Amino acid sequence: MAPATPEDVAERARGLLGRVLHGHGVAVRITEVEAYGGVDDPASHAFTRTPRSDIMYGPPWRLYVYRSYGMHFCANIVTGPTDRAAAVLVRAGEVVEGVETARARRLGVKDPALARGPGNLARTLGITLDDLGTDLHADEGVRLGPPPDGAPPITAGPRVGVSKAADVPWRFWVTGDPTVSAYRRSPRAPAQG
DNA sequence: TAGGCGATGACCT
DNA sequence: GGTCATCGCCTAC
Repeated sequence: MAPATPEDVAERARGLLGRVLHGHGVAVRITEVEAYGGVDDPASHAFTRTPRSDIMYGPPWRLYVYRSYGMHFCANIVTGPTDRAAAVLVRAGEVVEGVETARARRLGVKDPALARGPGNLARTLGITLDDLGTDLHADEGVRLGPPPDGAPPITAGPRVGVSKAADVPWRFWVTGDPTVSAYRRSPRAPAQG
């Protein structure tokens, strides 16, 4: 088996676009993701191996959930290759199932914004730390649908909000999709150079 | 045990 | 488009 490369990681991230993520009565078509390369990506939680990031060193297609800013949950898909501890942050999606439930979870929010932004997406899907480690190929709980027939048009750009490796273009989104979140550079990231 | 910090969201202009 | 609120967790000591 050839050693995994950063290109493998990016390819797996792109492959998630257009797939449907089901969670707790709501399903979204993934429109925006960010790849986190793990062992040699300083922006990744797996860059330093800790009890928290240990799950990314495990088998792929597991859900990695973490809390951000104390109150928001973010949903990641561990993609492997296992020797890289790579994962993909699901940043945005379009609700395709359970719209009523999604609206109830996000009162006062317009449809395209229901799952815009990682925190909002997790909330819309009802994902919490209880879902940490879920096997996405299982029949219950959070699960991932099959790849779409045709690959959607994809645009790449720098990742949002990361303070390290902020210029690596490992954010991928469906070109022109209204549910994609706006780009914002981390206030902690050094000036582009 | 204490401190730093974050892959954010919401609101205001 | 810019600014600020927020707090639990992880890491280091």
